[in-house]
Amino acid sequence: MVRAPCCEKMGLKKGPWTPEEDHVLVSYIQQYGHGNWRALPKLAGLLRCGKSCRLRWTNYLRPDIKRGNFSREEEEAIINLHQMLGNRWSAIAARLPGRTDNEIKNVWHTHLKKKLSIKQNSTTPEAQGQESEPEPEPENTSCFAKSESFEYGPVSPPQCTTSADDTSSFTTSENNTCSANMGMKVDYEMNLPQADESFWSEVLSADQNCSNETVSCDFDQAIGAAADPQVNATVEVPVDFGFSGSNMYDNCMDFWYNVFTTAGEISELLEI
DNA sequence: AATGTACGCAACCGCCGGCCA
DNA sequence: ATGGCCGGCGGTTGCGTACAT
Repeated sequence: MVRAPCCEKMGLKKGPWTPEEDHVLVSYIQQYGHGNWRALPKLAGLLRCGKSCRLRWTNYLRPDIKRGNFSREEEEAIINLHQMLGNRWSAIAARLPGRTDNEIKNVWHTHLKKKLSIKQNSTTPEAQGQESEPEPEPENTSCFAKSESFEYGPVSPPQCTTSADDTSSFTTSENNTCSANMGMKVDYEMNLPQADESFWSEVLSADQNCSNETVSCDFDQAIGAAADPQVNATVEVPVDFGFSGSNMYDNCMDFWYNVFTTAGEISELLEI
């Protein structure tokens, strides 16, 4: 079965899309939807092949696409998911709301692959005696150290929810005070040992900036839910935990990944 | 300032599998 | 059962821009 290339037809435009073309495509899809991609360009009056239209829509024009740089948490998610899923970009994208497989693929090839190899080299016994790590070590590596890059912004809406296949959520209370959460990142990168119930209190007791009474985590519930994707997991992030402001979402994501990845449960969460 | 090089990203290409006549 | 259409996917390309020399 031989198929003609989709854009072989003369007269069909290739290359970058113009704002006018974008407008035509968006207007048409908003009005009529995209029932048949092959028929769409003709009906919409575009000199493009259906495939090109579909790509432009799914990778760029779709309204639910999240633009802008990938957050640290998203990058970590990609790295974790790639370890488990390999180059199944669409499967990875399905777990990162608002991100396209193409975008994730690009980020992987341009940033993360490099980043990961540097990291791995730096952790090998041969490399440990060398100064191969380009990224400077954070000055304060305490578990909840404050970072200058974090702003003490206004309090975000009290509900901060994130999900992976809708299996987990985080709730923060109102009137949080914000302290940066760089420590959790540092912890994660330092390959924490398997976490148990005493993990977070141990973390906290090592940090003078926090007191044990300000942080708690329903760890049993988190692990249990991670093992069973059908069960909603709620991890309580207490008032004084230090999440608020413009970074609340990121901080909650940080929290989420530390809970699950350090527990070694993410693969179960993803049903792999 | 000019040139060369590296990088990032949007878009293309070809293959594959599902669906349907 | 077969062949064609279609959408989805992953790999790759090529252009524009930033950075280095």
